[in-house]
Amino acid sequence: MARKQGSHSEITGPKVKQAALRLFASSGFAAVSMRQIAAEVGVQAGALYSYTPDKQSLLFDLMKGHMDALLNAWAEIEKIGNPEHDLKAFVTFHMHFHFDRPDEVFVAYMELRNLSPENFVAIERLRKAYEGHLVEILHAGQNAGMFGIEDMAVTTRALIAMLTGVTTWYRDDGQLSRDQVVGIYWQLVARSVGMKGQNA
Amino acid sequence: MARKQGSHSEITGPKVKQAALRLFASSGFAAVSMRQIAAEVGVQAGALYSYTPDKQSLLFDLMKGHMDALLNAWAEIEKIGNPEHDLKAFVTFHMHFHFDRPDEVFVAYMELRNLSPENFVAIERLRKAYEGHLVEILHAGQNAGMFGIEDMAVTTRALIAMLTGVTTWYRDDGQLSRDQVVGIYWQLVARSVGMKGQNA
DNA sequence: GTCTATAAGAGGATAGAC
DNA sequence: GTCTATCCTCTTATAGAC
Repeated sequence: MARKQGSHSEITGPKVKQAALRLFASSGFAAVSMRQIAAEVGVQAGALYSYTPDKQSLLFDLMKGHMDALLNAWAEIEKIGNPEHDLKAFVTFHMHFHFDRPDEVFVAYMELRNLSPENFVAIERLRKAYEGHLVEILHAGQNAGMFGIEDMAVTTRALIAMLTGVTTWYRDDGQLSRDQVVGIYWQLVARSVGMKGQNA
Repeated sequence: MARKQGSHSEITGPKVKQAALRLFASSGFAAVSMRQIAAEVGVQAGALYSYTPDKQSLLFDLMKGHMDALLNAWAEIEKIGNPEHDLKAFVTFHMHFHFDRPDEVFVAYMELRNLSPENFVAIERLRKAYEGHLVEILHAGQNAGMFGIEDMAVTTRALIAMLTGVTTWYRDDGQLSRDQVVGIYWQLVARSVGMKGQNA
């Protein structure tokens, strides 16, 4: 028997976040109303404020959670100190993490300007920290004479943009498997940093 | 003497588009109100409707104009049929076009989901046409044995994402000139498609 | 914890005066 | 072509009942 009133805090909390994520990803933060989120969850709009102080916090928590998860997941990946290996590990990790979270990625990249100034600073700091991990690998490869990179910072941003861009077109029901796509991107990355033996 | 009323159609029309572009780029389509646009132009909100039937048309016209300009500008670029030359021409053209129009680019990439379904289809068609020009160059290079590309479609999207991503960080008052950045990206592209003599 | 009701305002778009 | 005034809807967020 469906009841229209009652306590469901354990399940409603996560449902609010999931609904907000889905709607923000598909329509954009500014275009989504609290009423839409509530309807998606199956409660009235007022009930949302038991789980978030306001709409902005909902966005920030999603983005902060995503960036924290990204940094923590990368910290768990095994690095062996060999730049070629670690670069491949980064590419593989980055792509699989993004394949698994298309909505989070979309929101994290598209809604930066809808963050309050303080929240923006916090997210930007995490984004730069992540970027720093790739910079380190490129530096190590350069110092070891394995890579031939003209500009570390520019190359880092170029590669991340390329890798992240996969989320705009990849679909699981398409012609290529995730692993096939990762293989193609890895070849592009390996060549672009000038790794030996990667030329045509 | 400043007058608060009168006819200014020749100048107000363009000013409305410019104001909408600037505001859409910085705050996002959904977050910008017609009243804000009007304030930026220096008229009352009602006056905007002499220049656009509605807010959606304002967005579509900006995006359509941008894509048309992109395709027309590329059509004007000289190609010599040599894939290496033409690929470099594409990279150089794409980056300079994007450097020159940061707001247009931002809106074109971020506001796709705020287009009405019909308008989305129209813009998507133009985007694919542009992508097609790069696909052609890659195919030509592959057939000539100059490039070693695993997947044309994937590589095309990866390269465009990489090149376009420059707009998210490049600033004219930064340490690198536009030409320097183009040089760095060109090396990345040349290597990634497997051009001979581009290895480290 | 969720409901209903409501406050207080901003949203897109239109009408008619000038 | 632009103004003022307005319609009507939707917005975020809160208050108090259950």
